[in-house]
Amino acid sequence: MDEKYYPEKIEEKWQQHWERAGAFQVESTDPRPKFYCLEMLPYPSGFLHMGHVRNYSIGDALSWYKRLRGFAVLHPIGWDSFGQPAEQAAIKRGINPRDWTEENIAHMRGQMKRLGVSYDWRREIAAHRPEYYRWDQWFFLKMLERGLVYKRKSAVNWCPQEQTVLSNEQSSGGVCWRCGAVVEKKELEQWFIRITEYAEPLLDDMREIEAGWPERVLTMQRNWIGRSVGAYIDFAVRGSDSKIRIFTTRLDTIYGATAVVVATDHPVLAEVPEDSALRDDVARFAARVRNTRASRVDPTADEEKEGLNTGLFAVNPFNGEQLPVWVANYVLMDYGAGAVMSVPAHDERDFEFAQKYSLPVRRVIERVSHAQEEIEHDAEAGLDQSVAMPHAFTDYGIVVNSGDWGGKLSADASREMAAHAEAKGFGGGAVTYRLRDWGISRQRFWGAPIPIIYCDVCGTVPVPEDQLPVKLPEQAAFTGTGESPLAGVAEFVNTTCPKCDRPARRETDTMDTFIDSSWYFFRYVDPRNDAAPFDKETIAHWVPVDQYIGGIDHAVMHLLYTRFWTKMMRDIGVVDFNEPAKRLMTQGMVTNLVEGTSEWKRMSKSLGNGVDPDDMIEAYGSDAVRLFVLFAAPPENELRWQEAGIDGAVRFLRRVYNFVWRWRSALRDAPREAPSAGEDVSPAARTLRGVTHRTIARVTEDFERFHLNTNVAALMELSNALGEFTKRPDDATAPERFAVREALEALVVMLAPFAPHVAEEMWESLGHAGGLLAEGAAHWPQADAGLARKDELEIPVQVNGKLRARISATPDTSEETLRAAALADEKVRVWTDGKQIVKVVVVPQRLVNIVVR
RNA sequence: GCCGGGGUGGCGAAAUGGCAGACGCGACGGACUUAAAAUCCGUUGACCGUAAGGUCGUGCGGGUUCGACUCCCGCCCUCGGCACCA
Repeated sequence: MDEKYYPEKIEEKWQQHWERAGAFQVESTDPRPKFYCLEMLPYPSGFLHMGHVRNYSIGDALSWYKRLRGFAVLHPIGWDSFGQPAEQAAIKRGINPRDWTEENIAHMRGQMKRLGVSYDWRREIAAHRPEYYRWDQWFFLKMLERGLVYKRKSAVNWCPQEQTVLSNEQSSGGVCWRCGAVVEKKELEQWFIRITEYAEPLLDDMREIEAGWPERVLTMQRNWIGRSVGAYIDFAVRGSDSKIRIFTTRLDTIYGATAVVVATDHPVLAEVPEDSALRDDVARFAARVRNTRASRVDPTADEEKEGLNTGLFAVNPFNGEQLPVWVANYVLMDYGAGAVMSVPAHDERDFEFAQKYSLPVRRVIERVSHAQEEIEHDAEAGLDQSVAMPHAFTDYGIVVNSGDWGGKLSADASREMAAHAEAKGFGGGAVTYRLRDWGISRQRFWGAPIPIIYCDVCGTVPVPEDQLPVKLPEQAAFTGTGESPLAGVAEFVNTTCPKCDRPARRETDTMDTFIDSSWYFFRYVDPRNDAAPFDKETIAHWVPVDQYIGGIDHAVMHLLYTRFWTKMMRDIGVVDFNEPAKRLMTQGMVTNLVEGTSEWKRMSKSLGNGVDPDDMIEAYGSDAVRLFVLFAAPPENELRWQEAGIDGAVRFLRRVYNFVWRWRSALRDAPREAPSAGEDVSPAARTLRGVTHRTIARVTEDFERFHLNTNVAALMELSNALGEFTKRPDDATAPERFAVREALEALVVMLAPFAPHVAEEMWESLGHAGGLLAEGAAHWPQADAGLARKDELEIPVQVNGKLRARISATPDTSEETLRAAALADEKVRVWTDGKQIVKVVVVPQRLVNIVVR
């Protein structure tokens, strides 16, 4: 230990020590209880940013804490190394994506090591290496066997900027998740994963993780899945054999239907007679709607409702009424059945549409409190059921003007009408989802090739398992056009059919990179397995992940996919559980002021408000940067970057360090045993021991609650208490030296999760060899409740809820004594004399409240 | 529009229904120094008061309670998600 705190020296020393000692390596044979701590794996962009630093600091703090408490902690890292930017580099600068990626990984690995994150580096994996993506391909084949993958031509989300397909999750809000370009629609042959088969389990199994996942993530997933309970009803088309199927969640309003409205690409439009002028009108209308959609500026805004009467009629099977069939822009082909019954009286959209085109409005639901009267009134008057309404009445209520169903409550009517429809064969209860199947084909080079061969004789043939991996070629022409660069690599494309041995072609699309990240943390557990993606027994030991930490931005992408993937793996028999992670913590963004504005935005190169972690580590040391990042805000909150705050962290570390330096020799011969009951212990030492044990209790409890910022605060308080212990080391008595040693050792160990390097250095100076983690030692201190208890308490005394005095008492002072002391207090009597005492509330060890009148 | 999170000093924040503002940043004053930096000590929610002390104060309005930042009801603002989803 040097006299002064030199972070760069200490940090290098201990990083080397950890590496040599294999301090963070664990095996599944470890007899200690296991803990799997996982941070989201980074994309190797080339540079760590502050968001990464925050993510890894949180995970590292937890990992250290668990290790010090005697857990075998699995804490791995890897690289989400397939994807767009590598290919962009290839297109723009002619660099090979593989070289670009490997260089970036090498640089970022160096940054992580300088940060001193406690990873088991032997388990490092990268998605772009054949040993990894081989198993992506293997899972693809397993899903194909079970009918969970299929190919179809469909309108896909197309990013015009990146010239590739996006999944629904990746084009949420109508813009590309990566570059923000407005997404277009394009017809393509695509491979899909049937994630919709898992809509129910994805919802149901939320029960298992409710306690450990943030409410808002589950809510976002619930919204995304968009479960909706209702009914299908088939309307016969007049003068034709075809039917229009509609989906509704308000079957109770079906007698109020005054039209059937279909989407612009609905098949029934083919029924419009070819010789009629309407046929052209419909086609023109549909084309116009498509064009408007493609060119609109704000893709999320609602368009004005527009429609056209097709001249067709559909028959309401409940009352035989013939309703005009309209086509309109507000009905979407890819939700429900692509057609709705229009009930203007009870649906806002239908109401707006009916107003515009003067369609009749027929009220069939009344508010429960008025319903009886209304029904009788209508019956007496024999009223026309078309009524003027200022707006749609969308509440549930009592069904009226609806034949035999009149007088029933909405819920009952809906249920009974669905049963009726089913009995009669024209419909029935149904559940629909907003969730769509997961389109995984990408017209890109830098991804896992889809293991499929097309043979003119045998058709679509899966690559046999023993021929995996289908490896990416070394080179390709990167043009940035819409077709996969693989299509231009003859030696990749041309192959032979595994079934008939005749010449055949390989699929040239690659997989969505979200497949790689759906199961990477299973691979960490068994990273070199070349017979299977992982060993089932080893997985059972480590997974589910105990704590997962990452950004909120993946709430409906990665986190939904990985939950699906786990269930899929369960169904193909490679794991035995339903959910990948017991607890999830979503960290807040790291923001910085955008120069010349007063706006706090996420750090980014394009805004010029980025802060380079390397610069910070160089200036202050990794320990101080990490400590500050954890102290400045609770982990879930936004963290506004204010560099001045790091000074506070440095000051704190230096104070502790200096204290250890001053005391280290005096502590060498301090007693190992706590002073016995009879020994004469000074008040200062007693006070210090009290603070020490209260701090241990607090920090331990706050770790369990993930309150890392208050933890740091508690350690600062302990350090302040040490500072108030003013006796010089040479003058301190044996019991005092014991108290100081106890406090310092506790402080140093509890500091390790936040500032591991300097903690190791101080631990060594306090006379311990081999490091904090030597031979799996569990050095986390134990709080002694007796010592933590204060000898003397200040009890606040309130009069009518207002603080008027404090009295001192021991923790075991009885209620009666407290009450008497409070009532006798001079300052209290100023407020109680001459008043009637109504009540005295005494909360032992807490407060006294006297109620007077 | 629907769903979810959040509004506490100059700033980041703390507080199992029990002393609001711990801890830190910044600011101000002082010590040390030729000086500055660093370090150390002190002050720092607002208002009134020389002081002792008092009054107000956790987005707004109500309620429950001996007691509410915390629980309940109704609003306002703000951030995020979804959005013509039938």
